[in-house]
Amino acid sequence: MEKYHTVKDVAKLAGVAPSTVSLVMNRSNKVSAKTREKVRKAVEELNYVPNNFAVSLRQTPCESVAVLAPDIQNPYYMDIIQGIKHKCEKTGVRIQIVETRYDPKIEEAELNFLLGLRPIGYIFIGTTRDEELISTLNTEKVVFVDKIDTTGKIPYIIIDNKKSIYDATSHIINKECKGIFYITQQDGTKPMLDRLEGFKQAMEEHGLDYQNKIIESYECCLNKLEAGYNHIKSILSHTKPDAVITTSDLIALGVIRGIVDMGFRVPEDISVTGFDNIDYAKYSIPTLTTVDQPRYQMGEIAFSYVINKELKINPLNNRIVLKSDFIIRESVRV
Amino acid sequence: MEKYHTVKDVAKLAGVAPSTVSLVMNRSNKVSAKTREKVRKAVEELNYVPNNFAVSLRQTPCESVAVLAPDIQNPYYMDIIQGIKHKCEKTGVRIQIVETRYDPKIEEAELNFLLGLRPIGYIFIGTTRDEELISTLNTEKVVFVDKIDTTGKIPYIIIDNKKSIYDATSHIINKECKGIFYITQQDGTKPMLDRLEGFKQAMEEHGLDYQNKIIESYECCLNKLEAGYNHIKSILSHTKPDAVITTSDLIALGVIRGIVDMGFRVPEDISVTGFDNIDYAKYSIPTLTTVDQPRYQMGEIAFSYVINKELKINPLNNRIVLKSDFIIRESVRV
DNA sequence: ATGAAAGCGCTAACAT
DNA sequence: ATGTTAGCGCTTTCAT
Repeated sequence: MEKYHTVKDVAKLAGVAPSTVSLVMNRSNKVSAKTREKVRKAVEELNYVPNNFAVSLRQTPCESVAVLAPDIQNPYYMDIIQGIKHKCEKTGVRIQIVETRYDPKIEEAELNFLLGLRPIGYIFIGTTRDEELISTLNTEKVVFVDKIDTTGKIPYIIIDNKKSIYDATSHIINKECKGIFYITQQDGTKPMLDRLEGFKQAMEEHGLDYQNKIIESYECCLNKLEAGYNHIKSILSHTKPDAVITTSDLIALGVIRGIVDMGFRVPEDISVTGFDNIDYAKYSIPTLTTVDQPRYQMGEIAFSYVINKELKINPLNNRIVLKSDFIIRESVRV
Repeated sequence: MEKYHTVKDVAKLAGVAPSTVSLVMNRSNKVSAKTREKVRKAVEELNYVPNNFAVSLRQTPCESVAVLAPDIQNPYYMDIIQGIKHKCEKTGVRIQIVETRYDPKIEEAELNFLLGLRPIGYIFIGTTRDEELISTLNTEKVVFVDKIDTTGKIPYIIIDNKKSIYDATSHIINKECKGIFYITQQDGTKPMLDRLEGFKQAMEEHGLDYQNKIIESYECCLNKLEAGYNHIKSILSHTKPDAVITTSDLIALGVIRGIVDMGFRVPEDISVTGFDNIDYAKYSIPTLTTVDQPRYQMGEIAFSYVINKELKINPLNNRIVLKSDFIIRESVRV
């Protein structure tokens, strides 16, 4: 493996001082056209690219934003990240994305890696469970997305999860569906608890029973399609629900396939709702009734708060609640 | 913004030398239990995390693999990346992922960023057009995935794209479909040209006409669902194909929705095939007939070649062609 | 077992 | 306009 070239190599080849090379690389207008050309030639000849670690070490804090998400294969999280990314590109800030796969061990390791990068801000999306880890951070530079802060120090961007599911459930109930199952990922986060509460409340208010109708599943964290598929098949082997409410579009898509495979129709026999409103939700067959989370916007706002020190959230009310629409499409009976 | 702590801070607080702190952080067995404890306490108290840039600067080459992909929102690319990631985790190598969005400008900038990271290897997935850029790399450390090297220097991992589409098309033709449309992303890569050739050859061999039946679309690069949807609607506004062959599962899913929205059925009226076999392909309605690319495996193999210097590909035949199965599901007429 | 000192590659401050 | 020098934070000899 050959050695990489350094400023010194370039400087020597061009017959100038290392600092001149640096000037050419960074603010070439400070250098005479002639020297600039010499240096350019040397850079070209050696294929010189500055060592990023040396550069970043010298000019801390480096302009980067750290993003931690549970599962970047899930389009929901990826859409939020694209929102952040878009803002990053506009402002010339780099983005460093890491994935925890809902594993606290990985989460800790990855957070440590991010800390070592000295980013100007941290955006935690979703699941991060370990509050202690976060307590080690300078909280001025942290924002949560789809995650609640219990310490009152960290701003978070969220939708009203309880109300979203409450509304969805109420809608379903009003469509004469009484036997309603609920399938959710068991990731231990507050938003998921809130959603569950919303479901229970709607059911209770209509005097409906939800005993044995709630499935909280670990499998629904990372293998949503498959888990949704398997859960509904297992349900259908002993009973036929009128509707299934899920907490993810991907779970819903797996559920729909399972229903069809068991010989039923969606929504004629069974209504299904998703959550998130991923891009595909309006293309699926049937199109998916779901709760829209403004994913892209969540990412953009998160970025603004992490970058912009002026944007302070009231410490007594340190959250931004975004509007989440219940979008009625074909997968629910009319 | 508070300053980050350094080794010196920790050393001072613990009453030891910086080098001792370093020892504790890296090979704590070299240090007496007592000092180790003192240092641990100081680290804890200051929430000290080493500056990654300083560490990496000191101990080059840092163990990381650079991955460049056109679109990490596309599950096809993300699956390949997960294959790489899996191997990275096993070997303790970091992965640095960047996205080009099919934009040569971004590609160049991101490649430069990656170069500055001094990774032990580079994996280029998909679209990278600029051969010149790559010529600046030490080719021993580069592998292509789903991309062909014309210089003969760089190993690449690929499926037989021409044959894959040839087989798919032939299958469709044999099912009595004669009016066959072809919708593909126009990303200017060799694999896409190969696929198109495969399509043409199959059509020609059966004496079928493909004039005005081939849609090469830029929109199909980044907005596959929407582009597929729009293209088929536009086709259906003037003619009704027997079948549509696409070069991406996402395009196919958009096409299917478009067909249904125009009042036709898949596959009864129109057969549709995808490409890649993304996870969702076996859950969609109808399930998707498609060409399976062993995405995860492609990522794993790429990693092995980039890391393992012993794994040399014959310079006269520097490619690994993986098996790609044509998977027949519901979206094609039987 | 621990400390002192050098240096990774770069840039910024200062000098010319 | 360009060169000299110092030092970012860390690890690694080399002493002790």
